Amino acid sequence: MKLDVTDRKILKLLQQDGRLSNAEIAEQVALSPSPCLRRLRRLEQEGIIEGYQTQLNRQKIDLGMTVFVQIKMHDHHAASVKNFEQAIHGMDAVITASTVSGSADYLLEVVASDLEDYDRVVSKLQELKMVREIESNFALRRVKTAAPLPLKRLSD
Amino acid sequence: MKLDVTDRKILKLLQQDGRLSNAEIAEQVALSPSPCLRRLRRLEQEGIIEGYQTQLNRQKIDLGMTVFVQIKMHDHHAASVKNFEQAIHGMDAVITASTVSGSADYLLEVVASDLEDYDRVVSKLQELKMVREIESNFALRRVKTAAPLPLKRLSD
DNA sequence: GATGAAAGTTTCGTCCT
DNA sequence: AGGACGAAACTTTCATC
Repeated sequence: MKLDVTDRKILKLLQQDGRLSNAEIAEQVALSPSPCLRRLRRLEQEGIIEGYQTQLNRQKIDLGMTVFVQIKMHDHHAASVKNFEQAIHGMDAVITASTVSGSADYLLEVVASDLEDYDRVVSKLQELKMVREIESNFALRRVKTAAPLPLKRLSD
Repeated sequence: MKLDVTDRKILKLLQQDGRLSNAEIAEQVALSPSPCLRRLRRLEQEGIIEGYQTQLNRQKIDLGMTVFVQIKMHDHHAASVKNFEQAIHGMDAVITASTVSGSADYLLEVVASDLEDYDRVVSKLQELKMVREIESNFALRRVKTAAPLPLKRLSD
């Protein structure tokens, strides 16, 4: 599915402010509200827009600690993978998780209030039998946070 | 600043859908629109809500490749740190960056269309004189993506 | 794609409890 | 604090060009 310059402008604006009204978007992309809304709905229906989210300040909701956790598994049998990923989905302190290339199998991003809180998360991970090794890398300072995805400027 | 149960309900709802209208939020937290809007504005003004964002499908905007990049620096002099972080801010393929504990100094999340595109990013990083070592870990599959932050259920 | 009209919502200030 | 009212703005659909 193709995105023209106007679509990309709309997406760029919405990444910066997900609550922009259609009227405001229309004005900024130099369209009248009707066609602008048609584009917006199309972007939503095609799944290009997956959803709208609210960014919270982690410090202020007492989740000031972010830890990147590398997990190595004992094996990669289907059952182990399934059980591990199920466990991950059930742990709400784990906010992102990916399988990765390299020496680790999974990279998780975990939030916690403090070390004690974090320790509880690690303990849960250690209890999982398919987990062989856990390495915790604490985020000391966030240099860049949730920057917008760069939309290519080319090709109409 | 204290968050009561209603505040947390509002934040939970808004994390799930950042475009909820005040009227909809009010209904779901069993408040009338007026006090609900007052709470929302307070959450925004106190900085607990940092902003509203739109989630895009990376595949569909041709950014299907995500790479976690660990960077080791030659030194940690103020000038090196400043220049490096400035460079990071200027690279829009780098969507998140943190300093981390452990053997690496920085952990970056980089998006790209494909390997060729990613290679351009790495080349730019390699050109930075304060960078000593770069390790790329490719995200093979995302198991959990941008899950909402877990708000404690306790303490009114 | 633009425009305009009309009905329904939403926001937000004000006033009341 | 929460709730109610009202004015202005916004959304959305529809018909039309």
